[in-house]
Amino acid sequence: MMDQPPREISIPTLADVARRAAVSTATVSRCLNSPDQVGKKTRERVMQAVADLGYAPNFGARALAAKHTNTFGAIIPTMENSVFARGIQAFQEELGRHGKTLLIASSAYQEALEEEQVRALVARGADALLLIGFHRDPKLYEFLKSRSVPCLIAWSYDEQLKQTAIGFDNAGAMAALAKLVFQQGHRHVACITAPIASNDRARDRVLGVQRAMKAAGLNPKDLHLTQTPYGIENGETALRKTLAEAPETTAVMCVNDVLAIGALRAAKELGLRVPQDISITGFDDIEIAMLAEPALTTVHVPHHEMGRRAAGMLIQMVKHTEPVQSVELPTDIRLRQSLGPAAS
Amino acid sequence: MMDQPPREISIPTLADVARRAAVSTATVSRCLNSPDQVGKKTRERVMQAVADLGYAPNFGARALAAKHTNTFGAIIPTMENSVFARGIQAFQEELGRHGKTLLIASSAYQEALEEEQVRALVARGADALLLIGFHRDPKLYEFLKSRSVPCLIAWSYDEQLKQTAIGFDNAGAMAALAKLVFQQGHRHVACITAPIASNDRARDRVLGVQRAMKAAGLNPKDLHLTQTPYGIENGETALRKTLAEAPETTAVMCVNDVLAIGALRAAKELGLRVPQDISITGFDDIEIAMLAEPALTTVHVPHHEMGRRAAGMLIQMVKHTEPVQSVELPTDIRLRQSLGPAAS
DNA sequence: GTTAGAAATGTAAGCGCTTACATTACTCTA
DNA sequence: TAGAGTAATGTAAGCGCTTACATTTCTAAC
Repeated sequence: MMDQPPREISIPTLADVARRAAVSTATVSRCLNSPDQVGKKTRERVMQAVADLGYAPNFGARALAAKHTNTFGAIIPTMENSVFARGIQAFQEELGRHGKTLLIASSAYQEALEEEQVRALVARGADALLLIGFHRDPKLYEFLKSRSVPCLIAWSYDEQLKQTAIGFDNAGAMAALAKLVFQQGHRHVACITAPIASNDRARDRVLGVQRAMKAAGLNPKDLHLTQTPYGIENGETALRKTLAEAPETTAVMCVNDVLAIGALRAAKELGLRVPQDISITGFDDIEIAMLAEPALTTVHVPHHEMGRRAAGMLIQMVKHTEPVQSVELPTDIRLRQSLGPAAS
Repeated sequence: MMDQPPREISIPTLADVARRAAVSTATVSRCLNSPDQVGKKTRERVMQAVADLGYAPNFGARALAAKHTNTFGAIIPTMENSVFARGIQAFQEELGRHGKTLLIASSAYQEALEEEQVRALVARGADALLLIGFHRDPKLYEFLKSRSVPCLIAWSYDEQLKQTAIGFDNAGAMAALAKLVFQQGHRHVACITAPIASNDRARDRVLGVQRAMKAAGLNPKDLHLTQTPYGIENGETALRKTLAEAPETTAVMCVNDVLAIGALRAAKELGLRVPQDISITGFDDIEIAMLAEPALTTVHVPHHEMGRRAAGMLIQMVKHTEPVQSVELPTDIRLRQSLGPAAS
């Protein structure tokens, strides 16, 4: 904090520009922020001075004086999940189109870290926040409210909750997929999931499977569950564990494609044919899903559109005019080779 | 800019905390920034006030007064390329370990946008920048120098250039791979590449192939080149185009795995067996490379390590003590099924 | 040529924080 | 217990910008 060397060359400030253009700092500021309030000749002179000096406004000072930053923040669990990378990319593109800048942070799926980052982004002057999933300490929501920083939840949708959200029906989509699995005659289904304690998307998807079990006349409690962190290798390990604990399993439903790809690989290594010996499904429909051999049956989610529309909603929300409605995006099932009839 | 509604509840400031703890603002500031300079009892009282009020420092004001932000910036071409996502994730983790925050922007491979983002990040007070590849307007480097913002180039390495960098020998690695291709008897090689005009990594990789051609007694000018933007689908199209224009091709070397996966897919669609009818290689060794069928021969690059070490280097660089040396990371070739002997 | 009204510009008061410097309160030593 | 030295705290001057308000300059209708 204290070993900062002095800047060699002093950075031009608004005052420098004003001096060079022989106007007041107020006029320079207006030139930059609302050019039509300034006379044409003056404006040209000022702009020339800006160019000559290579002036760039100091963001901190600007934020301090103006009380808002045109900056939005987003906190995602991890960059390495292409699902978020894709959604955020679209989010950013759309924001850029409206002259907003995006600050991204990733929480590595750790609640405490996310909390810290929310505060950091707010301190940095984020005008609004994009968060993933509902699950978090209510105090955080209060904090945001007290700072009047609007916040949009993405990747989850639940009409019960009052937070504005854009997402899809995780439970419903998974239930629909599970229904197809049961229709293929599977009776011993296992689930490989991300840790459900702090991940409502994963939890809802598991719930979806259980709901479908009930509908199919099975006992939801019989669902074999393996929790594991995100990652292909973890998916591999999880499948091995699942089959060791529940060898009668004929179908494994994974809560995301990455885990499913890992499971697929483990199945191959164990000499099991997919789908003849075991069926495997995913969720998200990332690119690998179609490329895998056999191609993965999964739930397609419109990540890109979600990101794009999230930007629009959040921009509305900072305007504080009429309240913004949550939106539920449709998902659809992509039936591919990794799901087949149960071995008899 | 002007339609900001007033904050409903006023946000606590340093002065509020000071008042509540019955100390001066200086003491509160010290409590937050260098706690050991403050007496124990006072510190506890101040911290209590901070907690009571839910105080969070205003970043803009802090940056304005302190002249540095503990914030680093990174500009990557795209989030959707998992190579960058992985590297940046590691970069961020390491920065976090040192109490630094990361601001990420993506330029969508557009030079003008990148330039804008450099300025935006600097205006935001970034203490240092991570940039990908050397290629950019020299004025930008001057700008950074004039602001004394250190900048590290990643994913490229070239001892000729004076910018500090961490990367690998793109040309050398690709040449090594090409050598193996020629050893398999291939004489008609094509290259599918990202646009080389503004992407020095792609350019160097193509150069590497040509260097190997020379060494193998072939004319580098005979290399068939197809340029295409990033993306699996573009890889598909590019392979079709390549084979239409140069049907004698027996091996296609792609400058990254994503294009190679696309090429692989197109080959399948065209009824070509890989590698019996055509060999295909990639670069990066992303996860799909090993998962593809046939598995992709490619150059393995230590993206994660690069990100991690980049963080360390940049932290050194902002300290302005001794100059930081560029580092070249080793790459190695992963021979897998997509490369085979040339069809006779 | 006036003069009212609009348009352009200037003045100056903060925004919330850090930190050099000044002041006060302690802790020892002899 | 005085005096020196150190630790703890306070004072106040900015950091670079925006913007309400005051002032000046222009436009045009009479």
